[in-house]
Amino acid sequence: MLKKERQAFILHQVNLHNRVLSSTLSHEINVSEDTIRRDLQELADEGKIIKVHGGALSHSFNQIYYPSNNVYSHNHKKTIAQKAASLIRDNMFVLTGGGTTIVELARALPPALRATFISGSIPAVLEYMHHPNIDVILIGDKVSKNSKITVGGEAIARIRQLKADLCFLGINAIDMDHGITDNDWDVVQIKKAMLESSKQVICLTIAEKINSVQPIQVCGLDKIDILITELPPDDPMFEPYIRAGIKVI
Amino acid sequence: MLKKERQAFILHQVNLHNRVLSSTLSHEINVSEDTIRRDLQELADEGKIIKVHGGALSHSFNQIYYPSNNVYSHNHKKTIAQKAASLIRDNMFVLTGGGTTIVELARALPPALRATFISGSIPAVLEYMHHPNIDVILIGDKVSKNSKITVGGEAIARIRQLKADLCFLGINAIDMDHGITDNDWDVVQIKKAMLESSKQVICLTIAEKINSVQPIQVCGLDKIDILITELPPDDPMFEPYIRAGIKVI
DNA sequence: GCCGTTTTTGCGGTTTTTTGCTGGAATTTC
DNA sequence: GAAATTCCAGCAAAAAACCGCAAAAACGGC
Repeated sequence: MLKKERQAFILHQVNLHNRVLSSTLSHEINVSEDTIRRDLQELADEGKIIKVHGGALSHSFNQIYYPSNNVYSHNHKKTIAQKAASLIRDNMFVLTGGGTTIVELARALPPALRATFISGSIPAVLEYMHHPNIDVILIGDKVSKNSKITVGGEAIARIRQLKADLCFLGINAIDMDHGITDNDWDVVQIKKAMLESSKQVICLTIAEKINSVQPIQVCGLDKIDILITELPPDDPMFEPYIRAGIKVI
Repeated sequence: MLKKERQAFILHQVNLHNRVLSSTLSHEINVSEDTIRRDLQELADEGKIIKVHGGALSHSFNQIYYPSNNVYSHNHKKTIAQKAASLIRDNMFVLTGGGTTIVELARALPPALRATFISGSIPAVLEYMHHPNIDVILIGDKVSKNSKITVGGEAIARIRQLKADLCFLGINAIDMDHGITDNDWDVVQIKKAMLESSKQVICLTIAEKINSVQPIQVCGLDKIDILITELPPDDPMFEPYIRAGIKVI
């Protein structure tokens, strides 16, 4: 087994189970624990996982328990949410993914709005539920503890049956060459299904993530209709995206 | 269990219950009290909790006085949850409904337990998600804002496809003549489906609701295998139920 | 193919971390 | 004030991490 291959396997295991033990991995892959340790160290250096004594934890594991509420980017996300909310009209069917930006969007919805929101994200649904006039449809399947959304074939099959008016996706990375990319296989599958099942695709992200790349592709730029960040749309950063046919707000 | 993981669990417990006892934690996680004490000390050094003699307090608890809203029945539910949790074995498939008692059950699960929980209740799933070794399957459909569970034909169809080992239902009313009864049509449909899809049906309720009736019937007493309340099982109140073949714990 | 270089991997020995335990000090509780 | 807890310091065993080092594998140029 190649080193890269092995590390990819380890990363997948970490993302899947939120935690791995060096001893277990060494046994599973049939290499010495030292090698596993070195792999974990490298992955940790790249920021992919968090190494701890005895094994490693997924990054999101820490997010669950040690929520570091970065006030700075939180305000960014609020302005993004405001812009996004203004696109929604009464009686629309809206498909949304997960992530903190989407939760912020849920909080920013005007109370008078009447619409149907469809999502597999538990934190997002929790917010939609508090809204007086919104119908909420929850997409069921296995819950990914990492991303707190439901993932799997069942969920994808349900999404495929829909044709929503809008689809809001919080994205982790976007650049001119690779389009939207992400780092969790299962989540990518869900996002793919979502953007195929909607008339309009709206991507939300803080500007920091523009022009960055992650290992797995979600879709090319051609699938995106609107891109929303906290910056004004005339920022020179967006020029290539606008030329590629994306509307920036 | 990894050290970080254990500390995360402790922190979660502290934030959840506002206070923890070293002795309880040591028993729950199955490590020595010294280890717990060292963990608490480290978490306190990081400013995450406040360490006190015998255990630790959450930061918020220290500021606020006693916000003990209805501690009385809350404690009842905790003892019910303890009894219920003791029935679950490793690798079981467990179907659960919604309600505060079920949420309490979710919080009472021992951290070492490995099992698969299936539910349509959003608050319950939120709790299951925090558990390190539990797989969570979410039943999707339209979200009922009242009961915070998913209801509808889609959900029922999914539940029908299952055959779980245990089914835990928090119930609103039970009496000898009408069996289990409830007051929300949609929720009743879900509960009916759930108890049909499980090998064993366990009903959880505070004793107060025993011998009360609600407008819509969920099922007769014959469908119930086990009944759990906060009272000891030899309370005379249970005699007719035991005679009807229900095991009371 | 061949040979030198670099990378990767496993191993032995040492160091560090973690954890439980013991005995005595400190603290709470009645 | 006495009994029961809880805390603490230090120790010991086990596990994990670290540090070279050398064998093995992969690579690259010829």
